[in-house]
Amino acid sequence: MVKDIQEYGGCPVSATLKVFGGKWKPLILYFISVDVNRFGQLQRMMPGCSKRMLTNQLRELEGDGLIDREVFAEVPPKVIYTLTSKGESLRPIFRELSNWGKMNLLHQSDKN
Amino acid sequence: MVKDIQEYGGCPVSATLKVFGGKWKPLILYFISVDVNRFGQLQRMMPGCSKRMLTNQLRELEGDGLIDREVFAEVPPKVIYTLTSKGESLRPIFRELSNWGKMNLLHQSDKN
DNA sequence: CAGGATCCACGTCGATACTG
DNA sequence: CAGTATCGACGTGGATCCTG
Repeated sequence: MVKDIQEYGGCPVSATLKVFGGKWKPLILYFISVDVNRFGQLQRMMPGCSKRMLTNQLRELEGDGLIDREVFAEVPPKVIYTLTSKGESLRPIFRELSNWGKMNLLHQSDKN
Repeated sequence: MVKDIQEYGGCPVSATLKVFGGKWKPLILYFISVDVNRFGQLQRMMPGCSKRMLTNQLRELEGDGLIDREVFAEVPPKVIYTLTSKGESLRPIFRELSNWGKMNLLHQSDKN
């Protein structure tokens, strides 16, 4: 979790990437944004992500204020994850990253 | 280095982040973009990055087509790194990431 | 259901020494 | 100057078992 932007040599790009980068956070944010918002659901969508990993990543996203965690006092337990407005504000960035990836990584079976 | 976008569950966002994310790549790309383009210079700008790391990251960036590596047959050896057009095309993304970071990470000394 | 706790295998990375 | 090679410490993360 990001506490101080100075941690990254004062580079706001690195700091931002730290907040939602990594192997799972983009996917988690995407799924939550389309209302796949329960722990078990998320786990099923990302079989390669262990429970431990998923928990950690969710905690970090929560700590960085990108998602909310709402606990319902029921049996069995129920937890709902939703994007905060800060999380929502990443959407344009995601869109650009996605476009760039499709343009530059998908359509290049000729290279290499 | 990224060879297949499918490696990331088909998520173009993750794939793109893989290409220029991490602790050093954004900084390296930034410095190269402002003509800090020699190995030794880069090293001096990022004292926390070991030679081994710097070499690896430069090779990956080169392999992913974001930078060019030009070798001059001189003594002492001289190598110049420059952004490719593909590397240049990341600029708008960088700008947005930077803005987001400044807005959401820098101006929040109140939060924890 | 949604995790927490523990253990340990694995990969990553820094430090050091060496080279064209 | 711009790297490469090797070694070993360290952290990350999977597997497994346990809990409210």
